[in-house]
Amino acid sequence: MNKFREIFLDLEQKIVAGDYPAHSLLPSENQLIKVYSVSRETVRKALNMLRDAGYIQKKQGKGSIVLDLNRFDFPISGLTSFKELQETQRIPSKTTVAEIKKIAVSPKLHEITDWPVASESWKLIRQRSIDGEVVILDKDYLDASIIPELPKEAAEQSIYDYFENQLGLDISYAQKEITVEPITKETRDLMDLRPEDQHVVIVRSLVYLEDTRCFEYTESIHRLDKFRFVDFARRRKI
Amino acid sequence: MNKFREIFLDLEQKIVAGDYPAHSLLPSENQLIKVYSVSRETVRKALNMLRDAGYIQKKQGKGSIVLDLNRFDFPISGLTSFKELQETQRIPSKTTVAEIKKIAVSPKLHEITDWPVASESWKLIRQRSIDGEVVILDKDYLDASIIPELPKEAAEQSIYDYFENQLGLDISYAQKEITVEPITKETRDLMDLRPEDQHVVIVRSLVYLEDTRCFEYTESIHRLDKFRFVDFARRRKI
DNA sequence: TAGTGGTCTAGACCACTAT
DNA sequence: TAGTGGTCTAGACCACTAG
Repeated sequence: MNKFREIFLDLEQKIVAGDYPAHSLLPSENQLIKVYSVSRETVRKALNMLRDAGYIQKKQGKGSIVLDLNRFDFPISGLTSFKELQETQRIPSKTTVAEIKKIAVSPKLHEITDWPVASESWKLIRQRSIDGEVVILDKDYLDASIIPELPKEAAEQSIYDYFENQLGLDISYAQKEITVEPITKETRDLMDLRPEDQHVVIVRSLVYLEDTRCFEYTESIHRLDKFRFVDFARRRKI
Repeated sequence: MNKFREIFLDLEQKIVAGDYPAHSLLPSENQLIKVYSVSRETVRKALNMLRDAGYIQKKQGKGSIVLDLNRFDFPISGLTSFKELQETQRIPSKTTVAEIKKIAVSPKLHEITDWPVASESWKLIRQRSIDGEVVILDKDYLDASIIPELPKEAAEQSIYDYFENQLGLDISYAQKEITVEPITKETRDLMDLRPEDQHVVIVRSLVYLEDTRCFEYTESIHRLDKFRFVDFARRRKI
């Protein structure tokens, strides 16, 4: 285990537990050097991770200020799957696999993913229910040359957990797009939409591995009233 | 100017210009050390900035792979204002100031921003037109103890440019929330909505300075068909 | 095996904040 | 002035990739 990751986890846990409350200061870098018996760069790497995750704000001459996590709830930033989201949010929910099969890559899917036309891919459609209503519909397309097998049980749990912990894939980054679009007939059939609903939110994602191969294309379709996206963003100044 | 920032800018410009096309490799860290006459840590800092901005993917034993910027267009990640967005996207647009005045902080606004009740704040409402239609409505609330003056001209251009370059404020980070909500009467009056429109996208943001003071609360209201949010996200693995 | 990026160290100098 | 974080260096060892 990396030292800087251990320090990050330890400080994160202490912040979440309230040992370092909002607006207080973390121990200084020089103190942390002694506490963890590491060099300053290692401490700084851990602190920069905390900063990037939105836990602290560093200030020259002052120290590392703990930010307030409870405005807007805490941001679920970055790349997180539905299953992980549910767990951190503690919303009771249910996943039903509506379709799971291998298909040949169509020209349209090739356009999006750059996978060879007619090569094999998985098509997976899952219904996500909250309070007994299907309010999210996830359509996943997976490169079958990277994911040869896709057990139904994995799809009912978290496919990301299966990819990372069973297949040992290194998921690295994603490009996402959020739009609002009219409801198609197929969508209406698979979701519990109300008669007055005319639109749904669609989150399209291309997900890549560490080696830059694109292995997944997802369309996540949300009922308007159940959609909420929160983010923590640092200003990109150049 | 920092060395690592200069290196970042130089490499970014070369990537955007196509000197290092997608899927190619950047020069190795050891080569960059010689090119820029700096230490390895300085080169690595610049490369990590490029990685975080979504330009490259680093791979141990291989090198820094340039990513493909033109899938989904290039992500406008992070914290960027409407004006900056327009400029990078080259969409012709117009901003009209509908309201600009000082108000006392209400209990409701205090709830959100934590500014003292009855202290002074600016209320700014701006209409954003594309092709002659008001498709975005921006409501800004600004802490008047941080922004004492707010010229109409600044509001018509970019308030962020005014804050950073005229007032010398250091904008640091923001918490954002995206939801879809029913249209209020006031919104319908100020925007060019179609009779069939029942909902709008609302992007709520709390924006903070380097010293962790919250100086702005914004509600940005978008017509459904004109809303699009793109993001580049790295998987947060702990 | 040579070259790549990943981690870590020890030390230096600087800019900023408090008092 | 003492202490803080910001930048930068020079060097070490490791894990991974490729020929």
